[in-house]
Amino acid sequence: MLASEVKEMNEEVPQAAETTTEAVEQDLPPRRVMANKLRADILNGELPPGSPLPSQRELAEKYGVARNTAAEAVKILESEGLIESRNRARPKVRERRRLLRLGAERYSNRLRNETGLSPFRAEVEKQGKTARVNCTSIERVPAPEEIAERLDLPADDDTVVRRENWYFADDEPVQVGITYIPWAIAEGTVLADSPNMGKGSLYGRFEDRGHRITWIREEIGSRMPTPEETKGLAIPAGVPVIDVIHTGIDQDEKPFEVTTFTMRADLNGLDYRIRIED
Amino acid sequence: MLASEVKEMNEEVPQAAETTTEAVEQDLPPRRVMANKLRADILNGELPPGSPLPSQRELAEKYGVARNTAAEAVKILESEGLIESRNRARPKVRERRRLLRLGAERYSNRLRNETGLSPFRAEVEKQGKTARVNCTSIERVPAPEEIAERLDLPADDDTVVRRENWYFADDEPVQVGITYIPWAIAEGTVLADSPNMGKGSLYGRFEDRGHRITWIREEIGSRMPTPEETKGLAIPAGVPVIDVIHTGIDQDEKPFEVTTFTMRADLNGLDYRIRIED
DNA sequence: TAGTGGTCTAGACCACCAT
DNA sequence: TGGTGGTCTAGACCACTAT
Repeated sequence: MLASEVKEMNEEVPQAAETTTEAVEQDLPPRRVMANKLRADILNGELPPGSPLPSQRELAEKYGVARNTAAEAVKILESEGLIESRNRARPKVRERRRLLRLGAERYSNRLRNETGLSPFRAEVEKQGKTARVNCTSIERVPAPEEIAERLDLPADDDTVVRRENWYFADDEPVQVGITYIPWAIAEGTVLADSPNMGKGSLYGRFEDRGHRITWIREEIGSRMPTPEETKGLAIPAGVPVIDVIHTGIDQDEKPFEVTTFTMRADLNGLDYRIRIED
Repeated sequence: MLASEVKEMNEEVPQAAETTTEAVEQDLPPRRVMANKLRADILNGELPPGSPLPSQRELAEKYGVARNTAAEAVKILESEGLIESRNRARPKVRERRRLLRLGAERYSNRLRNETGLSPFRAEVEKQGKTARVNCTSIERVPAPEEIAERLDLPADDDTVVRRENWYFADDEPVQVGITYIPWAIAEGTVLADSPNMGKGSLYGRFEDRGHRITWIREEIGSRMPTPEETKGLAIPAGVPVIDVIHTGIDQDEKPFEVTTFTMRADLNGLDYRIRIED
């Protein structure tokens, strides 16, 4: 049997999504046809979340292709984030996970002082999960360029404290945050050397130094994870990360802290309520 | 030559990224080793953006593997978003694209009235690009559940106007927005049937009906695109989409409009400046 | 221990891109 | 038109999962 070569996805552009399920299998190569069929089965509930896919050998026979080809079909669905293959076990339809919805209120001064909880902890516990934060390193380093810019550091003194934090929900790693603090602010405080921030957490200490969080800027992007992130956050195939560059700005419009977050997109989301200024 | 089987990425969990470039090629399967080497070459500038990769046949020979295996190595990089293969041409190292940074100011009432520009148009032109928005459909439909919730619609009247808009920058499709407007608000206005919104754009018309945008809620997530989105937005492999559910809320705390955006993550980002309430 | 997914090989045909 | 990427086949070995 010969390989029937095809045009693939080279059509024009716009127009809405079609979810017709059938009639999609025109001239597509076998693995696409197979992927389409499986995808349809998943979306219409034939293969509910958690259920295992047919084995590659079964699929291969059913469609009259080599097992190799069946494996490729499965890989397509994996790259779309629809299924999950742990190690060498039978791939399963991915369960819909509940998201952590991180909002700006988590920086609220009042909330912080009332609950004493860190922003992350407050959010996770609201979801009935157990939060854990691991501070894995505290270093004094020159600020990376994109950090120095946002902190508005003088060119002749770009020393910052770099604090790396790993965030867990129910012992599953969900995000990493790297906080950069100008040396001038951190010097001589727990910010510079202790993982333990004390009452009111990080922002409590900034307040001690005269910086009350008044504005935040959050720059958000998304991309596929690097191999290191894949490993570190145990990110399944087909799941992107959300990048946030967070800048804390005080009552005098001065930035005093930048934190970059990298979060698994299947476990995290953002939720802002913003007042529109006239 | 035999396939040397390996543990792959099954190590433990946390710890920071290592970017050592070398010594990564312990016991990894060939395609991983090849992918690692190519990735390193890309990241260290040996293979600058825009430059073509070696051919699969060259790679296969160089590493003493079947061409098939070389192809798989290349696919790994593609799925990481590092390279781009247009059709059957030689894959190239992906160029860093400049992002559109969409912020909340784009809803500013003052800005809108001064420039007369729609939020998207204002942002794109700020970047020196040409904006185009295509309204591809206007329909009267029952609201999907997640929309009805956010619009706080009564159960017995969930009719909304659904407006689908495609957004282009320099003739490249960059996002799709689907706006839902309660029928009670849209009825008898251009909102219900005309692609042309007139002066002050969409939000101008809402103001005519007594709804002044005062708050917005933006719920943000990210995921891999569906095949339809891949086609419609011409999304390259290895590029996720950013999902935004935007809710417009008026001076009386009433939601009057929900728009879902789906944007290419390599061309779009979000940038919020938010006042922290006490 | 049987069966599964992960991976590799060697050879092949095709449509397309660049020359 | 030659070389490239895209795709498929048929057979193979392995480590691991599930039973």
